[in-house]
Amino acid sequence: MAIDHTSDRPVFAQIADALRQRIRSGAIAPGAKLPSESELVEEFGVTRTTARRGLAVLQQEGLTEARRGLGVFVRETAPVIAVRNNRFSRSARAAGKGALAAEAEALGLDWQSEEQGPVEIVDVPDEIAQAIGEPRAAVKRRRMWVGGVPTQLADSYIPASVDVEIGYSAGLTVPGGIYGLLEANGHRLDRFREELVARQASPEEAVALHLSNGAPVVSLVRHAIDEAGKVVEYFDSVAAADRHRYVYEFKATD
Amino acid sequence: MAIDHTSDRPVFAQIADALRQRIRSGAIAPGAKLPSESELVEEFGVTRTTARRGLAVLQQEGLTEARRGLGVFVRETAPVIAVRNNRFSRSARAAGKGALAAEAEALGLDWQSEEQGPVEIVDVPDEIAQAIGEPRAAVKRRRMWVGGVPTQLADSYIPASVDVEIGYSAGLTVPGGIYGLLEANGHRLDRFREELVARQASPEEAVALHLSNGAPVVSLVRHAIDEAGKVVEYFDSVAAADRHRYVYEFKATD
DNA sequence: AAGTGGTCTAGACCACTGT
DNA sequence: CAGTGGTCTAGACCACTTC
Repeated sequence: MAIDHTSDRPVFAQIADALRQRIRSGAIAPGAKLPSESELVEEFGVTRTTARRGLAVLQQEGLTEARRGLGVFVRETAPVIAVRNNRFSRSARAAGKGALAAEAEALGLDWQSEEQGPVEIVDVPDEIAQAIGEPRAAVKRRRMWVGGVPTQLADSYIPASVDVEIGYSAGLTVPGGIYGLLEANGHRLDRFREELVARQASPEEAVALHLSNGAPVVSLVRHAIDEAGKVVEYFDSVAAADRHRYVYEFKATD
Repeated sequence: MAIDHTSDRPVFAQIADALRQRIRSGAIAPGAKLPSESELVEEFGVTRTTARRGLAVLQQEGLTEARRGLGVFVRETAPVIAVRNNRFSRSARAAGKGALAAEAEALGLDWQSEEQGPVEIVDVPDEIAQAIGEPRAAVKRRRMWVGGVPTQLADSYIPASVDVEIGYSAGLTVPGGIYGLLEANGHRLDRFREELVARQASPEEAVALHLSNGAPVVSLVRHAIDEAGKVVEYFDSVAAADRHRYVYEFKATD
């Protein structure tokens, strides 16, 4: 696995290729340590700077993780939470468990919702105002943890006119969560609309979710719509991509 | 916007912060050129290496794009194709247009499917074999282009037993595409299951989709299931994340 | 030819981890 | 303390783009 100096491919890329191949083949297993920088310097006959650039490529690809004072290690694959489109059924609500909680428990992991302060009534951005048809909403911001790791940021907006009816910001709760509370107050849910976009984490999101800069996240926006056609909840989550998969089942239609 | 050398924050990160702020505020608009490396050297009082590292951060975040001999530019946001879960309705098929084609035309973009060779009958990986309940399948591999840009890789697997019935690998076609062909041969479709995972592009995918290394992609796996409960198509696509959004609408259920 | 970004070397100093 | 990764400087050579 020597460097081909006649090749057009940059040296650092060849080093990354060689190491990537060792990882993919299992020669360096998940959790195992890669050669140290000085070992790479010897092996490939380059300066430490160039060896580091090779390592940086793998880190950027999310394959490895550097630990100061210890070395560079192959990333362990994280447990992946399934998010399913049948998670909002009334029977699931009646069982009392949130969808995320149930999924986490099925994987043998503990679960936690960290509220980022009290429910506030705020002026919402245009995009949300358009969706809910009014300019103000009660918003609850949370950070979800599963297995001791932050997995997603979740903001829930309830239109102000609905909030006064159901007492959300006043702190009223029922076992079925926000959707239970809505249905208990005459807003029977008719349908949901979810829109998913994957993108790279902003620096702020990366910090909040303990991700490396530019790691992929999934942004999910949900509209919960009642039988009167009103959007009674606008839900916005940003989830670490490598900890979530999204499953949708739907019927063939005419 | 000078560098704070007393801060813990590395100099290159401070440079990235300053430039990111200019981009977010619109001071440097999409498509506009950032200061050249030598200008950054002057402005921030660092070496070119450090200035480059600052630029590298933004590039990794997907905010900018370097063009050799020209400069570094703020990325223009790409047109985003909506992928909808009602795209497989029979009425849409009757209209003769594929879902992607219709979406592209709505955006005023041209569309193209580039086949990566003939339909082949192959032994499939375990995961697919398990899904379709047999070890062999006819596979068609495509690369889709929209607006002159590759947008996704799409592999379609038809179980071998179904293939012989409907003549897929033999080249038979009907206006409604593969789903039309299936339904014309007694495999009336009952439901679909789609699973989405976002992750970073592999180097091979990055090349095929003209993405920078480690850019996010969305991997979508679809099972098309007929009324007998048989998976009659296993579809696997890898799409450039910044060119797609996925929209699912579904009813509240009991 | 001048200006741009891309790669690489050589060496310094620092911060963190484990012994 | 030795070994690890993290940051930064200084300067060289190269490839590409425009004039």
